[in-house]
Amino acid sequence: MGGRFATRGRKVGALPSTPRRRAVAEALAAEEEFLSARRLHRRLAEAGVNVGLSTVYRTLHDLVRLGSVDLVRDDAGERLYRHRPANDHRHYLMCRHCGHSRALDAGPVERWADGIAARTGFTEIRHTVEVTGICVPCAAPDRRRPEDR
Amino acid sequence: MGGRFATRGRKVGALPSTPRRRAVAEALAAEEEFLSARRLHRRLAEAGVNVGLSTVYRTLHDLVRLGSVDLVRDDAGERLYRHRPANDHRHYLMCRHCGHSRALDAGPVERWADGIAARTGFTEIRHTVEVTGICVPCAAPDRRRPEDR
DNA sequence: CTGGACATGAAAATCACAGTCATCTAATGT
DNA sequence: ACATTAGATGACTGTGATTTTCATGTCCAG
Repeated sequence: MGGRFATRGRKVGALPSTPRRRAVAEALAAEEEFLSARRLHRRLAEAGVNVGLSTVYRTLHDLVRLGSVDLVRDDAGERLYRHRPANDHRHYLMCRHCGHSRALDAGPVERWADGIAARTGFTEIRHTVEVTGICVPCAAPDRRRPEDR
Repeated sequence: MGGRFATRGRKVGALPSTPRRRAVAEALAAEEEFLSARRLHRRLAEAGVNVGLSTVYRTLHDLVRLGSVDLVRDDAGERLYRHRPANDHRHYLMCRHCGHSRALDAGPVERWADGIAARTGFTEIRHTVEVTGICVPCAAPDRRRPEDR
């Protein structure tokens, strides 16, 4: 399956536009929260899209490299992916219980990070900031959101 | 091997002082850089200390929980450990090439993170900040430090 | 139609790390 | 001293996510 898609409008910095890759990218874009590759794969299967796990991983990997998807790790080190909205937020506050996330204004952090190169001589500075907590609904003893893992 | 060490001066927040655990802790403390559990295990073996990988993992796990060791993840998600010096710095700038690291003054980040709970309603806020780059020696085309992985 | 260039997915391989459990050790009671 | 015993140890096995392999399918150009 699949074919010589590379010649079909592949631009530098773009994903080879095959039906499955598009399906993966769209399924992720349709989600609000961070998803594991496995979970995304399940969603696709449930939606009737038959895609191999390998392809999901490959596509996510590419999407991250292209910068259109954000990658964080949960406590266990598992990778969670989320489509990056247009307004290029890069830092989120994520609930450790239900996975719900919201963007953070990371202005102070960005400014701090930007100054590091100048202060240390290091080059090609990259930074990741991960903030987690327990969201309000999950903190309530009742009405816990399902984890549907 | 090992014995009833628990009664031998175990205080709350201290590691059971067995020879092997001490060996692990000391081997890590002797290192400047972040090390993977595997690598630390190899160092110990090379030094003639025969410790099982399980014990290395267990000890590192405990040390992290006790707060005397810092834990970060490399690009591949592998856990890297480093003895935390007395002056309780929690954020480092690590070289992606050689692993060399230096502490950062993360004051601005800490203050920013501290305010998040109040601003969002989330509880039990935790944050990790990882900053990487290429250090000055590694940026020079010659004289690259060995990676010895 | 044919060949080349990928894409694909099932299965197998990796890999770090977490459990298991029989065994061993040293502190303690006698 | 010696038996007792809580707890440490490590070879081995389990686990679960991610990656690689490889045989096969598909599309496009010539």
